[in-house]
Amino acid sequence: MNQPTAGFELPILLLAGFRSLIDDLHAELARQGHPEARPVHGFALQAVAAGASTAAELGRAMGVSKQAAGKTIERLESIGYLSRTADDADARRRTAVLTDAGWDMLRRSAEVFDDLRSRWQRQLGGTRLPELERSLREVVGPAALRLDSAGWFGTP
Amino acid sequence: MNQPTAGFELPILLLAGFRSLIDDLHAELARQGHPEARPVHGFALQAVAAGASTAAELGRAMGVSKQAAGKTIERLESIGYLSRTADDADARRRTAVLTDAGWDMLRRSAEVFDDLRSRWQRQLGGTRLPELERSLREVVGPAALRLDSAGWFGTP
DNA sequence: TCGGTATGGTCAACTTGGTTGTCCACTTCC
DNA sequence: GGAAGTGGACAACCAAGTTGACCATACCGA
Repeated sequence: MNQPTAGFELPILLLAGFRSLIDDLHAELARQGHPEARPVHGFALQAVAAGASTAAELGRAMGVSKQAAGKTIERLESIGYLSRTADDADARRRTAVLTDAGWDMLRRSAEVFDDLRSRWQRQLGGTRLPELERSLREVVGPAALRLDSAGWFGTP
Repeated sequence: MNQPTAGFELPILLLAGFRSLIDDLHAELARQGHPEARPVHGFALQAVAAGASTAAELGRAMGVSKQAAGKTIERLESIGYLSRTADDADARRRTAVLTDAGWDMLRRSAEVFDDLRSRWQRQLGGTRLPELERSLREVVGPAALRLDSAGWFGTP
């Protein structure tokens, strides 16, 4: 019981926590009319909403190639979360904007995440959750809020 | 500053923490002679070492289909981390065992994770890291130590 | 003991998300 | 006005996942 915690537990706990949130989110989103939503879509949509409205910009924001970002945008367009229009000022650009369904998905995601956080808060009690968040913020640094961690599990 | 922490920060922080550990691990593994290692390989290898020595067993352990597990085993075999032999008692089975390189990779991974945990410990000070671990253990439940969270980012 | 069922492994076809490399159209800047 | 940079797209490929089908073997019960 008092043996030192093994280092390999830490990544497993972090992943398990992340995954539990994401799984619960998508189960709830499916229930609320977004069965097509995938984790990577939420991240990308968030980035587009935050201003990364072209494939090249989205690629930079998510740390992937512009081609990969272009594919993701295509996919989000085909699901109906994004639509693209020509740019008057720059004929090369095709500007992506969120559709109503896109905004709805993002708004519901935020609500569900708030609910899930409340559940953790209730479960842990006191100030343990804010302390957990503060510790994580401290070790991951200010780069944490970047969204460039979406789909990188297999490749370099 | 005192506004309530938004729920969507929590998954981002957890993912950022996980990713920072995994990125650092693989940078160090590459330096120590394992440039081919991928995150998913470590998980699979760990599962094989823990007794999931056939494709079907590995599939169950990692929560993927036996076909996917079979492909992973093939991949690990081609890199040189696993080798497969016939099973005397059951002619259907092809039992996978870790090669020396496989054990080396696993051992080094454990060491690097220990180092990384020490770095976090130093950075946070006091009992904040054990508290973080305890909180996570509490919210994710006993299922946490299962390895079935490897490569599920895009698909249902 | 034998026949039905369960299990392990593999093949094939497909999907998703990623990669490079190439190319063209358009902007920007000197 | 031309060189350099940027946005987008196409092609070919890779890794890991999925289902479905199939075969060989093992297990078990009437």
